[in-house]
Amino acid sequence: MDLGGAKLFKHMLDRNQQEVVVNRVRDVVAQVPLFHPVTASGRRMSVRMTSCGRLGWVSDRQGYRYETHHPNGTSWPKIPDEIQDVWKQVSDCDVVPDSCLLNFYGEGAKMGMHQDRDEGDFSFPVVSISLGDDALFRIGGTARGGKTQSAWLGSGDVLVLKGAARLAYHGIDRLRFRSSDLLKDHGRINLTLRVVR
DNA sequence: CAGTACCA
DNA sequence: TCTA
Repeated sequence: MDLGGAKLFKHMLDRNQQEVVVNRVRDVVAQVPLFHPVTASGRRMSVRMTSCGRLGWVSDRQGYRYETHHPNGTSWPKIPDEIQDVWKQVSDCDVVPDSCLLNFYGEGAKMGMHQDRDEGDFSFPVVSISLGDDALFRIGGTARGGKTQSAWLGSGDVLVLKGAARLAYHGIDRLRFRSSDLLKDHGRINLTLRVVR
């Protein structure tokens, strides 16, 4: 499925694969707890996040950037093999991802329209894995204010932002909370793999 | 502006 | 859905 240049692979992970990845995510979160990032303007984001890999994405009053450590000083755990396998399957490049951002969407959480532009080389794709509740994804062009397309992302779906879509504005408008029983307390996990350099 | 309140 |  093509979404303004973004490629959506529906049902790429089966239920068993999803459960394995969720268990790996639990291992990561046990080491580097989820936190509510704060934007540069001082607002708390509704999603909670943490990271694994060489670098993790961090936001606070200082701005957006990649860091080698969790805000609590712990270094990020390695990216689990089962997650890196998804990158290998869809990224179409031999480079290993530097970062896996782990976003958790609870009831009512959303993500405003934004570009992923904190990386040093936009020729590498961004690979996104959805787990748990369905989420309404929206993507536009490389400038704000243009036409957008929407699609529901379900558990096990994989989205690839590359080429013209690599710098496209995108976001999550809302969840269908409790639409999936993958996670005990519902909600959505989104994993995004990136080469940061 | 990885935000949200507010209005047409 | 758009504006600020």
